[in-house]
Amino acid sequence: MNLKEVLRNTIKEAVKSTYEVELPEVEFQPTRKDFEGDITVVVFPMLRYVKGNPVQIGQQIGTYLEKTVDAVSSFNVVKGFLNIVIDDSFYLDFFNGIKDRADYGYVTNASSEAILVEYSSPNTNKPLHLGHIRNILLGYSVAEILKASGKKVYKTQIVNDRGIHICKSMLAWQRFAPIGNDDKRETPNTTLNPHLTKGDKFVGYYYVQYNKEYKRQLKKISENAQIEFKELVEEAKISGKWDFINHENPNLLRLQKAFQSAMTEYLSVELDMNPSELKTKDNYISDFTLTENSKQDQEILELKSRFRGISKKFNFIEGNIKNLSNKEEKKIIQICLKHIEQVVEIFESAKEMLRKWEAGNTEVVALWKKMNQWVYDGFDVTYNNLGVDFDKLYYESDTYLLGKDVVADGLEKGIFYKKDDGSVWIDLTDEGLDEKIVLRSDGTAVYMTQDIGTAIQRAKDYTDIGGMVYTVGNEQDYHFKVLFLILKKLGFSWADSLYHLSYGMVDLPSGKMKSREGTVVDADDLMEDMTTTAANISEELGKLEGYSETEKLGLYQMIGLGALKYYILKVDPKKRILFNPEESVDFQGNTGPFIQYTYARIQSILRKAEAGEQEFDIESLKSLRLHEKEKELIKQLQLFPETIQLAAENYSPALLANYTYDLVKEFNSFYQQVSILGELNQDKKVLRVQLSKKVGEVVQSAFKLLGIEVPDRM
RNA sequence: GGUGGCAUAGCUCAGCUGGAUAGAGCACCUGCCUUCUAAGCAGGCGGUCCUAGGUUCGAAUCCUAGUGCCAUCACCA
Repeated sequence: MNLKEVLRNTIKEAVKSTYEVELPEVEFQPTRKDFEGDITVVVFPMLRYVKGNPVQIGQQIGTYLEKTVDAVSSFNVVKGFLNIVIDDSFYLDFFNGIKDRADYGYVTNASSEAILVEYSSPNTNKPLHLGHIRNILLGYSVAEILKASGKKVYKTQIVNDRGIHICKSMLAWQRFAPIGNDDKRETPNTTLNPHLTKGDKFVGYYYVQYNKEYKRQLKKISENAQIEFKELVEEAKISGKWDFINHENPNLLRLQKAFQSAMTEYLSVELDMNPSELKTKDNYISDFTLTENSKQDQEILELKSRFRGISKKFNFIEGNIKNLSNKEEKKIIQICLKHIEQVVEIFESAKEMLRKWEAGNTEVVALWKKMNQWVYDGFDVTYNNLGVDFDKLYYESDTYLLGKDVVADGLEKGIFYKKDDGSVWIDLTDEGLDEKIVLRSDGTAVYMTQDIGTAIQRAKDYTDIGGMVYTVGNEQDYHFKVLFLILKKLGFSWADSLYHLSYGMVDLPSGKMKSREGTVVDADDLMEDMTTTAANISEELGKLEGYSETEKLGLYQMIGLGALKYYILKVDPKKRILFNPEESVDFQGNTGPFIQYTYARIQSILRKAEAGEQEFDIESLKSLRLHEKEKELIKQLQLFPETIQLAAENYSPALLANYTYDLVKEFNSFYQQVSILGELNQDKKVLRVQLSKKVGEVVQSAFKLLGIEVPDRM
């Protein structure tokens, strides 16, 4: 039984004996620094059950505790706060009990039910960036924390290896990759571009090439269309016939069609009508037939003119969408872009390639395998540098067809329903959500179908699964709400323990990161920058004499990564992070390197301490007073196990990061105010050495859960 | 427009289930390396906890309304 429980029971006893009432709960808090004491009991909540003066009640309880509980040495009451002073011997006993436990804080007997933690889950058409880094660090850390809290954990990801995105890279490579002396197109191994030898960078480069070509074609269509339009006008002037609405110019037709469908989409969203409904309004196509008396017709007219006005701004030149301040303009231009994409040749070709892939075309599949493998080789390097791993990988190409049977099954059970066009939906309006599609009318799977299938597959693969954690950005909150509800309705036992580890976006000062617009912070580059910064600072301080160059490099990486990881993990997951690459991550104050530094300091002391300084005589120490800083340190150490549990319950590495910072801050204060090796009393000296050692161990344990290593020197 | 999230010092963030005078770091100012690593320590400056109501012994924390920012509401993934 820990001290809090003893106190709680005794306080209830005290109240019962003096006031004859049963207290349901006792509220504790750490005593504030400006009052004497270690633990404070708040008397106010008791007033609901005990009538009287809070100060008097506090006095009575305090007296009772002082008499009954050995660990309580004295107390004082300020207003409604009963401050209890705990005897030094209690802290000494406590420390003596944990000092040799290497796994202090961890719960080691794993529960029988396992939790599966999914994180990273990238697309395979481009390299990892800062956004992925947050995802990966969070997922990895939460997995480690859950493990330490006594859960069995499987780490996994689902690799998004199929779809139009990878086909775009494949197509661009086929078209644009230079051919070498061996008569073959360049590969990451043969490329002459030093930036592309890493496979994911290589494939990402061709994704960019695709987009360049796409924009080129778009621009050309636009220019041609303008010329052709002028020609039509000239012709009309001569012939006098202005009805070229019905011309047959293919370029113009394609564009018109695209804008027309863009407008339809815009109107249907704005008016909350579905497109077919909109089309049945016979007045939809031409303004002339609108009645103008109907309110809705007027609204349509207004929206149409707004759409036309804004879509004129669409100039096809390198998307500056993000610079548009007007929300509506941005929306309309985006819809236009989406529809116009459909009429560009290279997009058609990419879609064709995807069709071939789905049909199992051997050539396409071989290319797909080859390019994905390049990406995986590249990802492995990044994962390795980040120091994270996975127990099992799932590939979307294996799982995207899963789930259809489940949908069919659910349809039979009446959980889903079929619309006239054959698409399958679930009605979640009772839960306050909308209707959601789970199968397209052509019978193909949507994202949701696949996620249902994958979840079930995982539960089959790991029969001991009791829950799953999905590390995915908060932009998908709605998706997971729906997914979990569906799985619950399907009646799976583990469906109650699904958790969406939803985190805020990483924003740059310039706004959101967009890979298509090239405003991303590359993961590899970032790690390298951090290492360089660490190296510069280290060299300036020059404390590493005797280290070889490789040792130094390893240390710089450790510190640079420590800075980056801590910087990201110390923030509450659900909050967004503003990352300013210009100002780079700090190495002082509440940072990873500061904590690593303290660890190195401790190791330095331990190296200097003599071999015999392992055991102290606890009884003789009890006759001496603990230094205030020693006591504070022990108190902070005491919190470690519950902090791990709290971090696990909340899926929040930030709680652990902040705990570690507090511990280390307390230690540095102790270190600078109290002499450790210079202490004359042998027992005290050993106690301080042991205390330092334990702090070092806890720092190391805590940082391990954050995926951060600690150095012996720095 | 509907739904969800966020809003705390100039900046970046803590603040556990409501508790004492709201805390750190960075930046700025003042001290401290002849003794265990100064990536440190000690101190100073800095607050309308977005706004307005409410709940109660007590609200940064809970409730309601409003404001601002972000996300989401596709037979996209």
